[in-house]
Amino acid sequence: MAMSLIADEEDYDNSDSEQPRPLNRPKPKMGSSPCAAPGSTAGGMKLSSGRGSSSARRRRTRCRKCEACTRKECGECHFCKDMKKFGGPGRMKQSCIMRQCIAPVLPHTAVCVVCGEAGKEDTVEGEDDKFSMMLMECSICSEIIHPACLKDKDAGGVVNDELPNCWECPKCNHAGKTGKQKRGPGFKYASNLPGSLLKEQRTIIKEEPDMSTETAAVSPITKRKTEDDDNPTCKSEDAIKKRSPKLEDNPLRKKRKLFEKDSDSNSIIRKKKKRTNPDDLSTSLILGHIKKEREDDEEYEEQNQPERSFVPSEEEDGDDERDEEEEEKALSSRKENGKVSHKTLESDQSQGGLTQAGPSSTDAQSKSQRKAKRKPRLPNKELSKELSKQLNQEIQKTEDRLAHQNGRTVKTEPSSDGEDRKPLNNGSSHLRDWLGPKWELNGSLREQTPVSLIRTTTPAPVFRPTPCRSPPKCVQMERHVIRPPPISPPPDRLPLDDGKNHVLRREVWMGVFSHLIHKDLCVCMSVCKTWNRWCCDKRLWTKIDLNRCKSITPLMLSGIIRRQPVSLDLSWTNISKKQLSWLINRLPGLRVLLLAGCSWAAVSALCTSSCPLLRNLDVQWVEGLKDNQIRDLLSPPTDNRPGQLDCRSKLRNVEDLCLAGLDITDTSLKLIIKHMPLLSQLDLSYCNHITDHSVNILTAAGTTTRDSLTHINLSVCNRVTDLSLTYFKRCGNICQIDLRYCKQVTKEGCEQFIAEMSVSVQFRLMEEKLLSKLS
DNA sequence: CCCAACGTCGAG
DNA sequence: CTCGACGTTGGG
Repeated sequence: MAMSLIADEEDYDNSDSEQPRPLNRPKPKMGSSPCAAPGSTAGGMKLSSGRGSSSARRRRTRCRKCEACTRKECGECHFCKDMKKFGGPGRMKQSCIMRQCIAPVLPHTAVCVVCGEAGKEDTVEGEDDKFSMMLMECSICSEIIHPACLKDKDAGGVVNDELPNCWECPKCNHAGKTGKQKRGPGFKYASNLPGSLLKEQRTIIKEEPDMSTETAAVSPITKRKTEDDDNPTCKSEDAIKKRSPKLEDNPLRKKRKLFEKDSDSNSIIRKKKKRTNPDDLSTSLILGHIKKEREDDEEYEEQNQPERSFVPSEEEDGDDERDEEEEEKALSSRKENGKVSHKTLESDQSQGGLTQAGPSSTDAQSKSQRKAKRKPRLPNKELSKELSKQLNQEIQKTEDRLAHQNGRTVKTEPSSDGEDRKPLNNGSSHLRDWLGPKWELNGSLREQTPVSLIRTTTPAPVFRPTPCRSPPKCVQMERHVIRPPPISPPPDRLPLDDGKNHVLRREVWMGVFSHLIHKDLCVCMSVCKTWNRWCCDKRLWTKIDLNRCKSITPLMLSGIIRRQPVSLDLSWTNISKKQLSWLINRLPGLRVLLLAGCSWAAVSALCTSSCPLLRNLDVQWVEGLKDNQIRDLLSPPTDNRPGQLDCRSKLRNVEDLCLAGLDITDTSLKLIIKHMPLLSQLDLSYCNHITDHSVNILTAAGTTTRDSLTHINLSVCNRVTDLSLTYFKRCGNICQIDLRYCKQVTKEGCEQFIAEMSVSVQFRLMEEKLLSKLS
């Protein structure tokens, strides 16, 4: 044991267990606990003889390189608001949620428990050599060691891709300790985040109790739950090894089995995980399911065939397509029904939440999926599972990539115990459903043009498809950092089976991918690891359309975050405020946000979230959105704390605003004029309270809108008359005035407008009462 | 030394 | 169970 380690032990002992901790606080909270401080496990170690071989855990620290680390503090999140620099009390001492490190690293002071030296991967060439010389921290015993310093080099370790320099060391692994006991160290991610979104896992645990026994397969939170449950009964050794139940939710998202051989300089070989106990069995079975992230890109068939032998069930490949169809049928019928039973919806979200919690849950996914296959089908659930599975594979692969970027140079065991049992395109069709072209709800109207609307006499009630109100109460947000999408992910060329690379370079492929619609991209993502990486490039996902997707699951949310779209359409969905808030806070580059037909409760998330780049906001037909709500939306931050001096509206950069179908009055328009100086396109169609006076206000001298407005839609505003046209003459940049179906606007009025404007600008009637400037 | 913030506890 | 609080670690 290294001296530093011993010193650590003493330190911890002193602080944690042997001496009363000096406390200012009324309650000696931490002093009473051996697990109080990070790293205090060494204290625990001394307390427990069973932990003799374990090391003090080193607190991890930011990598300082990832996208999150390089961000600035948002100044608006919970933790930022706590910071002294933002005028808060500074008690919480947490990192900005936008800056939660993606890949926290071992501190520079970390050294090998055997040789006492730091990581030396920089001193050697070659991936395997690098691996053997880098420090690896065991997620079970916390020992930090150079793999090269291991005595028994034949023993296998399981690399945890979730964190750099993290594995289950051969000792622990060999002893049959499973990752379920520990989460990876340093995985605090967002643990203090308020408003987590993922409550559903509990539901799923209850619904599918067997999942809680699939230790390696459950999501972090599921696992946490599992472990918590296990805690009282687990053996003392394990209990001691665990620093605390809360620490234990390691999403063992993926395991890579490693084996080192003295005789082989490329010492890591691929080997199946042995099944020594039921746990292992299930683990490996499940691992088999998720093992799509292979080091080598492989043919579609190759991925599927080996795993078939593992399919214990009556499931056959031939069924999959049929199943898929069934699901789609079910899906469409569900859509037609326009509602989903609450229970089903919840289970949908449970599933989503479960999987969203982390790639490891893919295992659970697969399992539950398998299980579900044997049961009468629950289409919605199935759908969600498929979605989850698919997405998690993507996520997993993304994480792989990140792991590699972090210098992990470990070979992957290719799906040791067989691979995913389902054909790869199974499930992608569902992704298609939500990531692809919008779900159409019985051909319902999304059109904003009055042409489709005009046929109804009472547009609003008729047009508003009934989005699922009251989203499941248990919607809980993920507590994990959702990793950003890869940018130009390696490799540069597609590796082929023969060890060579495909002749085409990544950018060529990207050019091809860029022509695919999202559903096809999803299919591509299931082809091989490399394609998966490439296809997750956010350049391919600038626009994500979930219009009319009835149930927004946490899984979808994480999928969105990973793709960092510039444009997001959540119209007519049942997204909740919490979900939307969570999303917005994680999409700093969002420019287009469509929330038509959502509830005001959800849209109100915009009041507290920051989206400084937002250019295009669509809140048409949002129920309950009236003047007061517009005020809330546009009001600048109310606090005057340091760092919050910006008194401008959060929506100050909006250029295109759609307020169709809202009961807003001139009060709202005044606010808009005041707070949206860049507004150029304004849609007020179907706003029955809009009058000539409103137009007068919009075009009055001294208003910004007078000059900024280029497009105005007042169609089906029955209180607007020809008088408005005279007001529009003041607008220097107006290009289009839509007065279609305004009963009080006359053709003559329009013609007069054209005539009078012709001195400076040529307008023409594109349609009756639709005035457009000739370019 | 200071600041940032990890990882944990425990009140509610 | 959630989330505020905070001792202590890690970087500079």
